[in-house]
Amino acid sequence: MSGGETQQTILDAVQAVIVRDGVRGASMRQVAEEADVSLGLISYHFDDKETLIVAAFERATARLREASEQSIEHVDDPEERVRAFLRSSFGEEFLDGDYLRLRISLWAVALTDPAIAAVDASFFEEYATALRGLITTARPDLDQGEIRGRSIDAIALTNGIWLNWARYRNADDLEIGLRRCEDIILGPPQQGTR
Amino acid sequence: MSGGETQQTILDAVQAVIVRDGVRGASMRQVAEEADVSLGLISYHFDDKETLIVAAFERATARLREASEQSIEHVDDPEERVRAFLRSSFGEEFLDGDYLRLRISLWAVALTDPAIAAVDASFFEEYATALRGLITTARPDLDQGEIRGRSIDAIALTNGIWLNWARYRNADDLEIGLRRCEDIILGPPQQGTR
DNA sequence: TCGACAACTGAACGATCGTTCAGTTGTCGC
DNA sequence: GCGACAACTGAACGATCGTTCAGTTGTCGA
Repeated sequence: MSGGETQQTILDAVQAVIVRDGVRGASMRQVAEEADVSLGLISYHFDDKETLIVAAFERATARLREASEQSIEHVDDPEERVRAFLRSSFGEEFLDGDYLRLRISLWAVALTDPAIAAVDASFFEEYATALRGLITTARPDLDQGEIRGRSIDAIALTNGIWLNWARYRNADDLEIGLRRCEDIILGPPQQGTR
Repeated sequence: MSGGETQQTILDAVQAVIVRDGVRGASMRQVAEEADVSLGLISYHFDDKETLIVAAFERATARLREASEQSIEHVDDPEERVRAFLRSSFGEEFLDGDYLRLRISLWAVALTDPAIAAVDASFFEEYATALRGLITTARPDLDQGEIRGRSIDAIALTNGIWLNWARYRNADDLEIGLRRCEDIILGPPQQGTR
């Protein structure tokens, strides 16, 4: 097998083990067994465990980034672009494949591991910037402060919906939440109930 | 020292270590050093590591539960009760004290540990039930389906705001998010932008 | 055919893990 | 003063961890 293929096989195994047993249970031996390779081969392809875990989270994040980019490629209507962008994170690939367990693990590890925090933060910044751009086009009447607030709230709600899905997998709650997300972004100014 | 006091000292140490190094770094020896007790004493008071971690998360969750209950004790106005309840999770105790790092670790561990998932789930159910009750009183015109949707969305947004706070600690974003939460719960029906 | 080299193996290493347990300390009632 | 008992200590255990490395396999170009 070529080196590149083997690396992907190993990263697949890392993801599978993290999803099943968490980062705590992701030992080099577990990964080797899951990937059906020898223990030494992992160290041959990756400098150490830290590098391996970071690479796995980076690849998982890249998949999400690509899905977001592709989702708006052939959509012209500005509001539809916002909706497509939001919903791209909730495609079958990311809901069925235990992908969110991986992301929640990432959030937790990022708290103590600077390298993984960087992976998380760079994606967050990129996602937020893209969302602000889409909102600006869809709702040119809003000022930048309002747009920033809406994008932050939408991302927060998105993460919360992810969390609830990982817990309970309730499709109705998911759809209601996504509608709410669209309303936050595209709806009228806040009511100011206070 | 009495047994009860020592147990609390040990649980304090567990929390401190998890906040600093994550659940991965929370070894019995680390906890013992942090609590300034011997290694054996931890096993004397707690059956095993699993029991210890669960007890720490249970106590942390209990603190949040108590704060939520107390927040509405002396508030009469129905809408103000909703606001107080929502904001009780964002008191100084929970924002300053690295408390949220603990909760995010809990979310991750709950994915693979049934006992901790039970701690998380029971609090979630309790919180959601209380919130639905408060919404019902504040907005008796809404039907149960709408109330359920609003409470789920509010909890999701709350968790997302927590996550963002743990990452960036931006007070403006926090306040904007909380206002949005209040709007979701107390505002007019959704616009239905689609 | 054969050297060169990337890909791969698995035993072995020291470190650290959770748990156990014989032994020590301190504090009571009697 | 003295047994009883809860509280506490730390050395020791086997298991598992990440990492290393001498050795094997397979595949090419010369």
